[in-house]
Amino acid sequence: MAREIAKAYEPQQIEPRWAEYWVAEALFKADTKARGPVFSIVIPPPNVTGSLHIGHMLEHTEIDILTRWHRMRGFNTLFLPGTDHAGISTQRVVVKQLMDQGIDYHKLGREEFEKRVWAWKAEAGGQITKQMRSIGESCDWSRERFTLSPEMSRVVRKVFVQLYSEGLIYRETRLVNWCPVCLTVLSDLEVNHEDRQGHLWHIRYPVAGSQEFVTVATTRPETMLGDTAVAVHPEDERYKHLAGKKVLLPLMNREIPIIADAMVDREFGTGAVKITPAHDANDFEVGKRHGLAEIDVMTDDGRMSAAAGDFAGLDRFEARKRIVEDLKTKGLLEKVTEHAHSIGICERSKTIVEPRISTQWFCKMKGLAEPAIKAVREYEPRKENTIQIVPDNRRQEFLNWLDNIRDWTISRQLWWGHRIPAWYCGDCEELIVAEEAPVKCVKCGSGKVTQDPDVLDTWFSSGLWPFSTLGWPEKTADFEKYYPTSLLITGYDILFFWVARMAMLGIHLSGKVPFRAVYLHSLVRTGSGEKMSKTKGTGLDPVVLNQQYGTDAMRFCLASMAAPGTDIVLSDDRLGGARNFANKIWNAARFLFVNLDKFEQGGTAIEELASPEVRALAPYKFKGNVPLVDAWLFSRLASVTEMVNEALANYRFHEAAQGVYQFFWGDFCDWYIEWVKPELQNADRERAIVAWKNLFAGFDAALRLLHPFMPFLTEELWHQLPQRPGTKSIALDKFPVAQESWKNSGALEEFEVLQYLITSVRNIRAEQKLDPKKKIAAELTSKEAAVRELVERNLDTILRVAFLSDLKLIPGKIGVGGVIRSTARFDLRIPFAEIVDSQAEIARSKKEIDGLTKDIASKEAQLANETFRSRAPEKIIKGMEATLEQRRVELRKHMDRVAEFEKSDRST
RNA sequence: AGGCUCGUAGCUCAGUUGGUUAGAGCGCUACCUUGACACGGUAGAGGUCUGGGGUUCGAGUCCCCACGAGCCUACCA
Repeated sequence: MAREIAKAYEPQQIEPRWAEYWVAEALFKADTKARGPVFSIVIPPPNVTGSLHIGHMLEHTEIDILTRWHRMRGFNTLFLPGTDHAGISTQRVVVKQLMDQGIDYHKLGREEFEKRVWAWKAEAGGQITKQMRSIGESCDWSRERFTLSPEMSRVVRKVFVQLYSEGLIYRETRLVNWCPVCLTVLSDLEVNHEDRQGHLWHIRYPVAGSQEFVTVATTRPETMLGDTAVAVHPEDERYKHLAGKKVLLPLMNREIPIIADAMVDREFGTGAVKITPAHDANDFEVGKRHGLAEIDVMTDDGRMSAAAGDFAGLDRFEARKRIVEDLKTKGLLEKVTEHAHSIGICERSKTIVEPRISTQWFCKMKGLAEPAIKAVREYEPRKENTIQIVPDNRRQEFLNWLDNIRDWTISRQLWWGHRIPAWYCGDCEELIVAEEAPVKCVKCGSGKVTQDPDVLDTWFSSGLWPFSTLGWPEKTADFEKYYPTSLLITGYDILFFWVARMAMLGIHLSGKVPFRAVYLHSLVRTGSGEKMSKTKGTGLDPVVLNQQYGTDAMRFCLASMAAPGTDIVLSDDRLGGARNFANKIWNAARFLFVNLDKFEQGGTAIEELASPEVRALAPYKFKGNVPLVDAWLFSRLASVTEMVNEALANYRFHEAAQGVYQFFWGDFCDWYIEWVKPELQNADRERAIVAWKNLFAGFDAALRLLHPFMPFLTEELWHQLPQRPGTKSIALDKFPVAQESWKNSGALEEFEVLQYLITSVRNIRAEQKLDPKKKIAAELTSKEAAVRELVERNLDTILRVAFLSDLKLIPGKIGVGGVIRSTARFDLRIPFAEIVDSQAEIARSKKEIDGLTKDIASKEAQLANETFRSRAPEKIIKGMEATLEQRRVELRKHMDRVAEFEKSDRST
């Protein structure tokens, strides 16, 4: 059969077919009863209404590479996909959509709003999973989960009730982070701190019954309306006489006490601090200590409240301006200075967060954190119930954070999310926390029970993800088989948000760590070093790039740059390089197919190649011996496979990718294919058949090696090669095994000599500007068997360059009158004295002599050093001595040549 | 304020416990359209590893300082 195959790889033509095939055939459905060690991984659920961004692309590529790699090595593999309801961000999206239609979501009411969100989820929710399918992620789609599904809700309610009954969840009134735009409380993690240039306003507070003023310094003058004291340090001589007196709060004309508290920093500002317990965390504490009133002067949307007197109704920033002006006119503004300070920003709305007094639900963290700290701190390979965190510096970050953890605000004033399973009795105010809605109050029997309007922080349900998705708390087959999961791959930006919480909740609830290892991948940044972001317009759209370069190229590119602990800056150049690599593989396959056809036409059956049993015996022998080049290739294959296994086991994706790249392009294409070309034409038919069988076997193995990185291309080509009947996918085929018997250091060394010899000839040709089409004669002295074979076979077409003709092996020393390359293992002479640029040759040799002299001198000095000899390991000394000897031989040859050249130059 | 990371070829980056002439991709130069591939081939140029000091027989690799870039955590008004 003649194979038709496009000249260039066109991923767009090929990818959709396989993406569909993988899903339709359910090839990646996990089977709890299947044999083999377990590899299970759950996806960090992306926002259900989101779409694939470049960060996902990296994350999913890494997950998929490791998943496919494990699967091919015979693991019982589960890759569980799913999505997150993403409370705040999803609600914000829908609220905005409604706003664009002129609809105020408040007016819609809770029930109708929730319907709208579900409708939006139905509409947009398929987007990201569809994209995941199209990029070929090898998930088990039959196990897809959603954090807000009824099943997940049941788990969430159960967990909430349990933690509440254990006293770990409680409700309290305290100062929290409030976003006036999202209209909800935020956890500390959802507040980002930014350094901004602000002002320090020095305001005079008149002391009651005196002409004196106390000047306070503040960055937030608008909060003064809620001041309930002024604090000074108890030992501050400047203010000692004022303690116990009162000041008249300007603009409000309210008398407030001057109190003494050690929290005041005498050095800062004026040494006197206004105390606003309702709007500042420190002041809140001081207020508690001194029994001060808490006056909330703002509303939930960031306006001044009725308690703000004349300023009521003003926006908080407008109020600030007006207050400053008023103070100025009243002569109470002493001065304004520049002041840099850190400001809390809502991670979603980017507005300034208000510290605000509010009653919320919290989760106690100290007790939960301890076992998680233990699990991470005590990590050792294979030690039960410990967690490995990679890279190592993140591990320390993780521990530091958990050591200083504070309680988690888990309630949110949103409508989209898991509603808190708490009910209040309208009559006796009893609080009822239960998995199912109570019909009546458990205390007074009143039927007037209403549910808490708040929902839970999104991260609460995602904190249960690794086990809730596997059927916990039931002891399902999935849970028993796949929990704890083997690995979690996610970004370090959600180390605390998500990883830490899963670790804590997982250990507490399931009794086991939720994952044995966490690999924190890099962030993909823009050229200027920023985190890529769609809102800033700095993001690259992976869907567009996949279309442009091919998904395999994209995957390969990301993998080859994904060095642990370093961020990735993606570029078109780099992507282009990966695309070229895909094309290279494609064209190597074309070469293979052409020859496959030729051999079929020649009457050779190719079916026997389809059997993996035969394949495992590769490389094939010719007259009882593996031909040198085949021995070399399979030796390289064994070490590359080993290297890839080692690299992937340690999350060193870049090493693995670069390793297969070098192997495929550098070894397989540049050397092996070129070498094999004349062999395929070998007059000895048997030799030719062995050559192409090994070519096939080598390519087939390379394809399987490449598959985890480039699934589409390899699947396509694999199907075009003879395969065992009934096998459905390369993804279910075997990953190459680094056969010890393939390793052949002798073949490696011999082949290296040949490579160097050939490179030398090409180099002479290039430097002497010899006509590439013209055959030239050459003489060679060498004791190497491979070199002799090369000469005997006279493979003058190797590497497309007709470089040798009448290559003669001569005994003894090679004369001058030509161009010579010398190494310790061979001398090569191309006797074309008349066209040789002897000056160039002399210059070249002199350069070599310089390098060699320096090197030899430094090695001699080293070796002469007694301390070195006594302290350096034997291996290093021996190696250095051997190299030194070689260098000396090379140096002598170069010096001889220069001398001879100069002599013959003078004589002509 | 504390902690962390980074500074290696023109560009983007690798470089695993310190060990023999520091690597890759892209770019660059010269030559080559040869029946897998110009998204290609061949040959080549190009870094002394930000600067300074130290430890060591030996440092890009460990320590200290400086300069530069970035990240995370943090209640100083």
